[in-house]
Amino acid sequence: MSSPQEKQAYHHGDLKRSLIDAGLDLVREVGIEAISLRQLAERVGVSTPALYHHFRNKDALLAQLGEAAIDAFDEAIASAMRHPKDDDALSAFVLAYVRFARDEPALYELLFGRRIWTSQEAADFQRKARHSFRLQSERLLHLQQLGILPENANPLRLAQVAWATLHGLCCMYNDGLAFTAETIEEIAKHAIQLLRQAVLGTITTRPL
Amino acid sequence: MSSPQEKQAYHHGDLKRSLIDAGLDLVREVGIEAISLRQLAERVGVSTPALYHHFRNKDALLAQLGEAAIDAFDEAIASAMRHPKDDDALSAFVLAYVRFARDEPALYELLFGRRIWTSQEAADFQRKARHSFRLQSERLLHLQQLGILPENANPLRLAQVAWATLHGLCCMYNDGLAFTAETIEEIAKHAIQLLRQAVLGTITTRPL
DNA sequence: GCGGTAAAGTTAACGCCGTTAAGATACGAG
DNA sequence: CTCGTATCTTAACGGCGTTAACTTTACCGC
Repeated sequence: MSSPQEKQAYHHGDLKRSLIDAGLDLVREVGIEAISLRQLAERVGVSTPALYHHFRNKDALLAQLGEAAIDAFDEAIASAMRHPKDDDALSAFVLAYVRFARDEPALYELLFGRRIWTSQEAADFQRKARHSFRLQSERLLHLQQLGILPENANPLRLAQVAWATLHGLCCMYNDGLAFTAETIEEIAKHAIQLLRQAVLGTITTRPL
Repeated sequence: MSSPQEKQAYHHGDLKRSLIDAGLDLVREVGIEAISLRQLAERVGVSTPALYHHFRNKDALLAQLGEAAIDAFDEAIASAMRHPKDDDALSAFVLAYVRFARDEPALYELLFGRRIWTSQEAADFQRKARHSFRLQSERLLHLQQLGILPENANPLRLAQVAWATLHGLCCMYNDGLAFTAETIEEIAKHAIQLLRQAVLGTITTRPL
């Protein structure tokens, strides 16, 4: 009576998976601020309280969406660094980062916004995110072979400043505070150049 | 019968002023996400719809709070640069910026967050904010006497990158993404140093 | 002084929201 | 076949922003 393609009354097969998929779509459409469990339930074709059999509350659902967003982010970065256009790994990373933020503003805000980082339901997300960030930075440091860094250039501090610059750029653009879709890439490149000059400037004997 | 100190039934004297004052307090307490017109009305001792005689809607109220927040921000920066501790104007500015963001996270988020910069009710706020930012940056450029900048260092781009770095740092800290209250100042100083080295690194003939 | 008018306040209500309680239904192990 | 459990339902609560309709107050020209 209940073939998998039927209207599957009552039981939904894999509601949790459907909710996460539809939730990602919905977040992309209306943003993380405006998403509502009622809209999501209606879109999936289920009553609102049904969600509570799969997520403790709204924050727990957002945390799961966040984990999916990490995967999308990692894939965007990895894909860009797999075929770097100008064999410059750092530039490839920065451009991929900025483009992800610009092209997926809702996912970016979900990933890096206050809600998920102050949520008590997002412990798993936070672990996964920190793990991803660590891998990214280690790969960057390795690719850059920053062993040639001058002794007074703390590589941790360098990475923190660089990341803050990228994040600030993306936030300011996504939040409508400054910049345009075109200039943001240019500014990001400028920031890279500045950091490079800063690092080089501390080297006493300068390689040509 | 209605001395100004009486219970002044019905008419409130200067409700708009009271709402803005109480609104700033409330934003500081619960954050810009959680503030509600009903709480605010109750705190001031008035019915909720009364607010609509003074503000078109919630966004318009937030915009007015934002204008007050600009004043607080400007004053914090100006005060720090009036008596710079180590006669280093740039460091004084950066420290004042970071400390304002850290000590008044709600006002900072109101000032620089997406809500007010994508609001249609905040045209006046946005004008005022842009004016303030322009003054700040002009004063900084003047104090720094960046006329000695090398020709390839675009001062606009330099300011944009520096601001993005500051904003990224503050966002990441305030949103719980990274850093601690103590390290954020240290990282900010590190960022200044990096920018200085970058600028100096582009000068062919280096002053001792 | 006085009456009309507009501003400033009220209560009641609508349609959202997240969340919970209580009941109905379907599946799976014995 | 039956019973338990996981899943989904409807109904409801309190809170939100906002609007409508009404009442009270203040002010201003006569």
